[in-house]
Formats: sequence, C-alpha cells, structure tokens
Amino acid sequence: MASEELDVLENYISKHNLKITHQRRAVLKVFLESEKHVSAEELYNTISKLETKIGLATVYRTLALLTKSGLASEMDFGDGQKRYEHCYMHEHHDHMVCTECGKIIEFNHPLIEKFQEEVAAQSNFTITSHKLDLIGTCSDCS
Amino acid sequence: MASEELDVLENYISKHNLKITHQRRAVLKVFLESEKHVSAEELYNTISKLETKIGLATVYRTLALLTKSGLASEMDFGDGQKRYEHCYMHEHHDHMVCTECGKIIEFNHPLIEKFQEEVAAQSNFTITSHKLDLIGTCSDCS
DNA sequence: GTTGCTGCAAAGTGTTTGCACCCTG
DNA sequence: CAGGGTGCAAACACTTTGCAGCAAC
Repeated sequence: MASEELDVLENYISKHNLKITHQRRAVLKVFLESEKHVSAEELYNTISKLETKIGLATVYRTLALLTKSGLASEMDFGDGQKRYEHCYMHEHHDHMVCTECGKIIEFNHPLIEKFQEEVAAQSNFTITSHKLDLIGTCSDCS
Repeated sequence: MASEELDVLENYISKHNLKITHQRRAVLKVFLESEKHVSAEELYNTISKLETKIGLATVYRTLALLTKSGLASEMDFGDGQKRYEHCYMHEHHDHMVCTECGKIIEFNHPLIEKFQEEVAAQSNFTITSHKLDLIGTCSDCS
C-alpha cells in the first residue's frame, strides 16, 4: 500500500483522535484495489478470502470512516445496496448502468452540468450535489 | 374517482385474469389524490386515517400492480424507501430534492435530455431510462 | 364454487448498534 | 493503561412471502 490515500486516512484519523488499526488498513487496501463501485458485502467477501478475518460491521464502520475522510463516496444505484466509489483525486462524473451485465460506464458532459446549474438557478435552488444515471444496455449486451 | 386511471387499471386487470377489489380501488384513489411522490408507508397511513382498514402488505402489493399496469413508477431518492410517482399521461421530468424540507421540484430540460442521448451514443449505450436528481436546498430553505 | 385477494405474522434484506473484551497510542 | 476499535449478535427499517380464510367473478 504505497499510497497517498493512506496519508489522507492517517491525517483524518490523527485529527479526530482516532486510531489506525490493521482492520482499517485492510479495508482501505482492498477498497483501493477494488473496481470502482463496491458494496460493503463485496468488500467483506474479498477481505474474507484473504487471510484476514474482519467482521462485517467493521467493514460498514470503516466505509463510513472513509466516506467522512473524503476517500470514498456513497452511491445508490437502486439495486438495494449502497455502493462506494473512490473519490480521492477523482473528478466528478456520472454513470451509465448496464442492466444486463452490471457494468458501469463513467462519463462527464460539461454542458449537462452547466444546464443543471441553469435550471436550478431558475428555481432559486442551491445544488449541493447531483446524480445522473443512465440506465440501459451497454455495447456488449445490446 | 372519475377517472381514466381506473379504466387503465381495470383494463390491465381484466387482461391478466385478476380481480378488482375494494382495497385496490381504495389504494388507487388515495394514490391519485396524493402529492406526487408517496411512499408505501405514507399511503398506508393516509388510507388508515379514512374508514377503510387495509393491510400494509396489500398496499405494497397494489403499488406493484399499479407499477406493472403503467399507472405508477418506482423512484428511489436514496432516503431508504421507494417512492411512487404518477405516471399515466404524465411527461418525463427530473427532480430537485430539498434536503431541508423534503420538497421535490420537477423540471425538464430538453437540451439535457439531448446531450444524454449524445453521450450514450458515443459509447454505444442504449438508454432505457434515466434519472437525474439535483440535491440541495430550495428557495424557502436556503 | 373457483381462483385470486387479503390480513396477519413471520421471514428477508441490507445496515446499524450495544456490549464485553481487545489493542493502539 | 485509557479510550477508542472490534466481533458478535441483536436490533432496525423497509419490503416480501406463506398461509388460512374471504370475496369477486
């Protein structure tokens, strides 16, 4: 685990009187190595296949910690579970979700973002975040 | 209950060898009279305040039926429960969700729609549906 | 009178929490 | 060695399901 991300986590942890534990390192490591949109359960399964034995509750708690420290962000694609995405040094983007194979393609379209702001301004609405998901089938599945 | 919607429901029901019951009428009625984005629980509470005594399970089952018959559509705003929106003769729109008061403002921006299609086409992705939610605070709350 | 529908309570999900013990700093 | 962290199991919130009796056609 080379990483800047560990620094971010340790920084957050020391600022909040928390502690680095081997469980937290393990969850962070596997999270960073995982594909983009993991659920807590998937992360737990992956970790369990490796030597380390970690409780599912700890995975949830650590994901909450990563979210608070700015390394992960919670996503909800409506499949019944929260998914977590890397967000350290990672630009904003939206998603196309393939209903056949589950693949998630990321994209970004500056004009869409711009029009969102425009439309919000018309209603005096202050955007704090947004999500745009296109649901359908990807090129492999259609 | 004047409505065309009842016709749609009865039509779907007769086509599928199902039955019209007073519970189904009651759920449909209250659903149609409700504001745009109700949850099953809210619908259940509203119905319970009126004379009729209907089981929560029936509300869930009827909402599933309404969804299949094209009168309602399921939404997930990430607040932990499914919400249902009228969709018979109702144009597509997106949502601004106020995190303070829960208000949901609907909007539609043709160009945003257009760019979505454009960006999907670039990836050979076939859109079947999409959702765009702007999260933030409305004019009353900010 | 079939066959689908209902209410109830039990079972299921995914996630959170209380608690006694453990480990980090 | 103090205070936070962990595992476990129980608790949770929302939704679904099994079943015996009921009602619509």
